[in-house]
Amino acid sequence: MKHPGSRAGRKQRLQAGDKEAPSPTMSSSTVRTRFAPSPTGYLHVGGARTALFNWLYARHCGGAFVLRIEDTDRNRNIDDGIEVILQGMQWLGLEWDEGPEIGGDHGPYFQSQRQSFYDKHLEVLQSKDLVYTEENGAVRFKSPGKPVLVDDQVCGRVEFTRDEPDMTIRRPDGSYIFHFVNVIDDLEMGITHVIRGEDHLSNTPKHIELFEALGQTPPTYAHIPLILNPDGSKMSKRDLGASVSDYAEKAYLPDAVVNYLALLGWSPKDDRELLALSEIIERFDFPGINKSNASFDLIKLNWFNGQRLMGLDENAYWEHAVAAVQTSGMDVPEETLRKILPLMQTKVSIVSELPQKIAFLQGDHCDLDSNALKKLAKDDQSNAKLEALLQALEATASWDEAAIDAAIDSAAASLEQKKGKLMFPARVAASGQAGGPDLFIILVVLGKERVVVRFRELLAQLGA
RNA sequence: GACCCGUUCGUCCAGCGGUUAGGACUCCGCCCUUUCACGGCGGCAACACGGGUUCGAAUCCCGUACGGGUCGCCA
Repeated sequence: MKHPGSRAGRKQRLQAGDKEAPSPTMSSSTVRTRFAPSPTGYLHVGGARTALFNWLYARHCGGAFVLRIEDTDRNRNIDDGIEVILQGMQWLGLEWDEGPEIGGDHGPYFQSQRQSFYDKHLEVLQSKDLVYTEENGAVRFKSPGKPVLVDDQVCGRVEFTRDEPDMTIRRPDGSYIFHFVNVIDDLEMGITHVIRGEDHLSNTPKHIELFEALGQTPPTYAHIPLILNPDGSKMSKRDLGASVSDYAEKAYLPDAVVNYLALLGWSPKDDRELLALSEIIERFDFPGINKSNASFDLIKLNWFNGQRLMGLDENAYWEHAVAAVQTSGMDVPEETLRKILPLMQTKVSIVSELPQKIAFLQGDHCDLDSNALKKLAKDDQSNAKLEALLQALEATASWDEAAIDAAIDSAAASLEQKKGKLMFPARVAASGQAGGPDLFIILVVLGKERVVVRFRELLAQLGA
């Protein structure tokens, strides 16, 4: 598969100073960060969070965020793998200033197309006698073997002794190894700040050795904590919520996901959590990043989503909600949705919960929730209430909110009960559920006939 | 195994030598409310352990334990 975009238009989004950016001596102070995923066919939340932090830092500094695809033909590359990554990034709103589809002055942005850069720098190392070739043709880098200090923006100063075997940088078939291409690309692309997962901290000495062997100053490093499963295990592909595309499919709001992800390992240091993107950008910086791994909590993400949902204006919410109902294939008239959906804005945290919650609007009958039934059973007056309600409702000539209200009032009066005490049984009878939209609207929307049928069915079920 | 990083309520995040250890999610209770929610108020719940240093440690140092990571001709 040919990679699209790398030859695409050179959209220059950056201001002065950028043109010289390849100079690794960093004469320019423009911050340049990058996210460098492999096209594995899905965007992991951990990767998304890494991308987010890079993006945030670039935006915070007014620098550039580069997207580079590490597709050095591996078995891990799959068809459409790149598309999924790009879509995930776009969905989250992490727009890149240079990279696939938009190009830039430091391309190509696919490692598979950068062989000449690697060859060039290998020659430099060869000329300095810093590499050697084994019998089979593999090339190794001669480690100086001296201790290397990593001055990490998150982990602090970490010293490594260097007694590992010399790393291989090129295979016998001429292809290059990760550590080498990663360093060369960062160098050639003028990356000033490498923000990546903590799993790379131990690799960093190798990278620093390479930069120094090439006579270059290494970038600034910041190794961020990892995201783990709730049980503390490493989050992998199949784990719940591991893939960004899941969130898009379940109709989460990107803002909510971004807000949640930003707070996983980073803190603005006050007690606020619901933050606008602009606020996050403004406050994001290395001192706010903590060092310990975090575990992913879907429940809390849902809360963030619920908060964002409530913050949506009428129209935005409606479009979002109705789309979720439509994709579910429900058969409910729009007129009904117009009445019901707005009432659900504060009652769901994700719009994809909607279809299940309003399923009772479909058909003549409804499923009875077992918890609702249990609550009903606790009240020995449930039957009497339902019967009184049924009688009053049946006797109603017109069918609107006022009439229904009056009917419930009269039923309450006949039993000498407060109206509120009758509303729960009525709700269960009509919708089968303990919670939901406003009772009066439910009854209006359902229509008298279905309501009567459902009341009778519940009464029968209760063995009245 | 060697090396590296980490360890505050179940979870996320504050705290950076003196606090009744704070906020958020979850859960529970109360209030508001004709119902359901929203909202408000309150509650349960934590400094891994052992030594130091100090008048005084969640905060600094050293161990131990536990968790994670890296040691590839994967990225």
